[in-house]
Amino acid sequence: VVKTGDGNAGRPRNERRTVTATDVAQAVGVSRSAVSRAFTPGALIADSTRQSVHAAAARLGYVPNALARMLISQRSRIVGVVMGTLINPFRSAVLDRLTAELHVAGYVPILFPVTPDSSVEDILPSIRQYQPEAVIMTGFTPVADALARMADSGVRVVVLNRGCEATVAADFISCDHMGGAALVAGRMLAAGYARLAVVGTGRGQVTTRSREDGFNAALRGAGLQPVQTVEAPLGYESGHAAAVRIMRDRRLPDAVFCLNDMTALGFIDAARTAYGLEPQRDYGIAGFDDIPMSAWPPYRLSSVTQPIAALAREVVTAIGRDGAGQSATCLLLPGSYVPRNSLRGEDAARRGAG
Amino acid sequence: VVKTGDGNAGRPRNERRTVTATDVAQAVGVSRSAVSRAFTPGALIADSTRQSVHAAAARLGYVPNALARMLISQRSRIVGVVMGTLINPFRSAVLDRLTAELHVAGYVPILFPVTPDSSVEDILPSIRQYQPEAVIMTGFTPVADALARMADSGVRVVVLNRGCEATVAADFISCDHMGGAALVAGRMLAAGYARLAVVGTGRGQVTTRSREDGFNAALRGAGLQPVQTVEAPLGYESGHAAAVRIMRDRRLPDAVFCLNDMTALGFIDAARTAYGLEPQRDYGIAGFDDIPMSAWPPYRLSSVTQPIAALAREVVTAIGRDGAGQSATCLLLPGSYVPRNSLRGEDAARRGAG
DNA sequence: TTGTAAGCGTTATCAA
DNA sequence: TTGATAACGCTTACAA
Repeated sequence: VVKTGDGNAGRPRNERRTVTATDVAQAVGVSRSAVSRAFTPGALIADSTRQSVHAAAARLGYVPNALARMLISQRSRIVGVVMGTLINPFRSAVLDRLTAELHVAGYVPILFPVTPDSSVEDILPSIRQYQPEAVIMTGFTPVADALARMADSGVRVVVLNRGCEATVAADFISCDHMGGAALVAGRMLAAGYARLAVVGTGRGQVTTRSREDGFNAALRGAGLQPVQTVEAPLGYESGHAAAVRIMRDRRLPDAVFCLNDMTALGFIDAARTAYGLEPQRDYGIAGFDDIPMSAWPPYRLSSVTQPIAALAREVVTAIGRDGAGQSATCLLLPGSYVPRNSLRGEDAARRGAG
Repeated sequence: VVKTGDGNAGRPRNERRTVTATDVAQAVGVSRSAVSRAFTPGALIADSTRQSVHAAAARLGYVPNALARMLISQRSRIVGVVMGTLINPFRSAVLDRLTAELHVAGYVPILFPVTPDSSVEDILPSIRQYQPEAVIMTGFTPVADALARMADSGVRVVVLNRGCEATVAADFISCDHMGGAALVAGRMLAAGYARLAVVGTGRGQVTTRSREDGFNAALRGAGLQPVQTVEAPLGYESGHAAAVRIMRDRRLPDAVFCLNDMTALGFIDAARTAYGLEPQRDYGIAGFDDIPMSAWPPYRLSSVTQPIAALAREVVTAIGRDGAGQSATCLLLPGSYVPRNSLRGEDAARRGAG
């Protein structure tokens, strides 16, 4: 029996009627199921049928309605990407890889921005409405409680670069921030620096804390501890301000570990502009993230590269893996230290262009 | 009659059954319609009913299924965002504003990355499957033909910062690149530069071409033309290479207009590193986009700010406006010249931090 | 290999 | 103000 509706209910009158599978079926003279099968990879259908259906579809401008498909098949292929602001180039790089990776895996990312004033609590329920197969959280600090509720509702939750909460049934995938920071500490110590400072400390993000912890732990291993610690949110402006604050102090450090590159860049600029201090020559400095700008000549900042591509790949793998979301999973991918010219003794060849 | 299905068809057995409106209705002792109304703002429903429905929904963990809602109501609130890579900080800034703005307007952005190897042609049909109310194209050069087909299928198309194709029924919203570039030319001329070069020319993007055209036109108005033109894709590396190429030439320019900031930054670094040339002191330079890095002390690059927030706002306004998508619409928002310290005579006060 | 028919979870319509 | 009922456009047993 052919549906009676005109397929145009509630639609602005100037829009053309939606072309449905039924239309194509009629045009070709087959059943609606045949049309469906023609668009289902690997379905049992005669080649000739598929071809004529495709031809008619192209002619009529038919495209399967993904919404209806999701509804009936109970598979949305939708992945909610909940993320903080993109001001930090590292964040954009992650989003870039992530969307690319999701796409090749056949997922559709839908974006939910987390701004300072829109709490995650508020957006999670609205995300659930879209029946995502998974939700990726990154670039902001998720509230454990919200995570748990999300996971409880049967949605797979993957947390990228936000530590590991063993109590929540989610996949936590992260760069090994502690290890990376330990690498930095090791290099600083090896280079003979002894009066070390840390910039960017604070209650902030888990990642940040891990870096600080890793750095301090490595120092402790050598019987040391930071001579100075500047509490501040991460970012260029913060680094700038931190430099000023540090220089005012009497107990000057001989090397500083900025908890991310943007902060380090701000630090370098302030130290140079206001005090004529050059990295490497006058003090050691290192960052974390290895953003493109760190390689630029005015900075040549040594840093820790996060394996962005691998992280992104692991995230979509985690989404695809079944049986997941049942218990907490943690995956730590190592970062690698990139020596440039911001620590004593380093002498990275200048590449032609940044 | 209550539906007979268990609401769990085809679902992995370990996932809990989906909670539907019917469940809530039963729990409260009202009809499914009542539940629907309880979640429809402005619907005709008794306050007491709404409250008990909400209470039951919260208890059972019910969230309306947006997919089903879209299907029946013929309004998806989905906006396809088709965009190129985010390597350029300007792009991320745009995406940031755009998603935020879409969100407050009640739209849901779904992201379609355009990579060099995935042509737009291929992704547009797959976008249509999701029944978007509109598609925003930005950060890549859309094929006019693909645009037209999209618009033809009844989807509103908004093109951000990609010129204006009067033949396509789409909304073109863009910064006034010609005007902005003319501003740059004017400043350079006023500063007494006469031997001007342009870097970043090429068949590339419409935006880029507009900038070049605007610059050249302004020069022509003064009876001049560029003494040199470097054809190159935009980007840091390109700017770097361009500097080297320009310096090799005998007819050296006294000022160069890089078609975007990233390119200018690369140029500055190369000129300084390889030739000891300082912007402003030894040559004039300006860019376009005003990315955050341009304000950093090593660069202090004069540039043209694009009104990102306004552009984003106009885009979602265009989406919401009805009757649109019927004919081509063009909107040009002016950019503004930001003098810093890269042209002779400029003396921007150094802000404390970047 | 194809067609029939039963849903998926919601909202729109109409009558009560 | 509420409830029954018919779509929305599709996939998928099951039967042919």
